[in-house]
Amino acid sequence: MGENSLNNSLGFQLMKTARSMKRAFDMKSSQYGLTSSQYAVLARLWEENGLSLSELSKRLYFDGPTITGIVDRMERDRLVERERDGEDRRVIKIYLTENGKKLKKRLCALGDEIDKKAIAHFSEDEIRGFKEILDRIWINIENGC
Amino acid sequence: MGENSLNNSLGFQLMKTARSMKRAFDMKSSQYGLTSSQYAVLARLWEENGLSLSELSKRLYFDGPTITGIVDRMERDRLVERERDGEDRRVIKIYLTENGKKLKKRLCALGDEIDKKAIAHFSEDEIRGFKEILDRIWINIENGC
DNA sequence: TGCTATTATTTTGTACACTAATAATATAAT
DNA sequence: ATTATATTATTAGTGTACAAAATAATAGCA
Repeated sequence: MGENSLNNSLGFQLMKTARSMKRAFDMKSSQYGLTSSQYAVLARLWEENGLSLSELSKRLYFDGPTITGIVDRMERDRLVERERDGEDRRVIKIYLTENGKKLKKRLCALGDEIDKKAIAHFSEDEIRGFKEILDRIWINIENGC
Repeated sequence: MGENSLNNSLGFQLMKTARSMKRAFDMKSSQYGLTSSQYAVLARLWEENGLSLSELSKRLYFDGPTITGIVDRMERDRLVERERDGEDRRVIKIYLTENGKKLKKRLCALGDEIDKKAIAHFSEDEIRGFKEILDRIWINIENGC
């Protein structure tokens, strides 16, 4: 619309900032040999070990092929293991290895560190309000107007 | 930190919502044969035709190799053309083709449509405040605390 | 002039992310 | 029970993104 359309575009601004945080996390997490997406999978499994691929997909909002690829690389790096379900042979459940379990403390600390840096000098109200709007935008896009 | 670490993680929430908007844009823009990233390049060139690759990179916050790849595909699809600069032969400037110019109206309208859907039922104050915080987060991450 | 440093772009290699198509299994309808 | 439908996971193909290294052109200096 205006002169500066791209810098006024919400989608562009959002992606720019999200990528910036992702990059910051990835730079630090590479010392542990994993990425922000792999961290997301680990974080879910720390809360509930043995989720299936489709459950991970639903809860992380990654699509099927993306999860397959991420878990492929995590299995290669001995962070998780695939195991076929006995009740429903279509389902593959993902379990943490000892290696994957051990990383919990350090990676949670890293996630907190990046988040804290992002919201430095913000009031509690600002943060709460921001997260709430973020969620409402997501709902608006996913569920139509 | 808490029980639900991932859903409280700002970085994760931000990426989830940004991806959602990007996906919404890409689904619609595919009918014109281009992606949200290619749209970003076009949008910049509509404002200032003949920017160099490094200028595009700086203004779009994409790194060098990313811009090279995007422009490669756009050149293949006859949306832009590369032309080496006469003054400094290291520099490559990017110019819109007639085809690339023609798409302006429809793609700007599409960008506006997605943005409007995202902020449906929001007050002006909410939107202004949200964009301001988004910008401050970016500054916090890029410039350190 | 010749050497060195800098800048611009590309190449290489890895990791997402999405669409479309496929294979295997499970469930429902007839 | 058999056919039709739905679900789960994978594969193939395209397009970002990023880091690190390579290449090319220019600029600055001894």
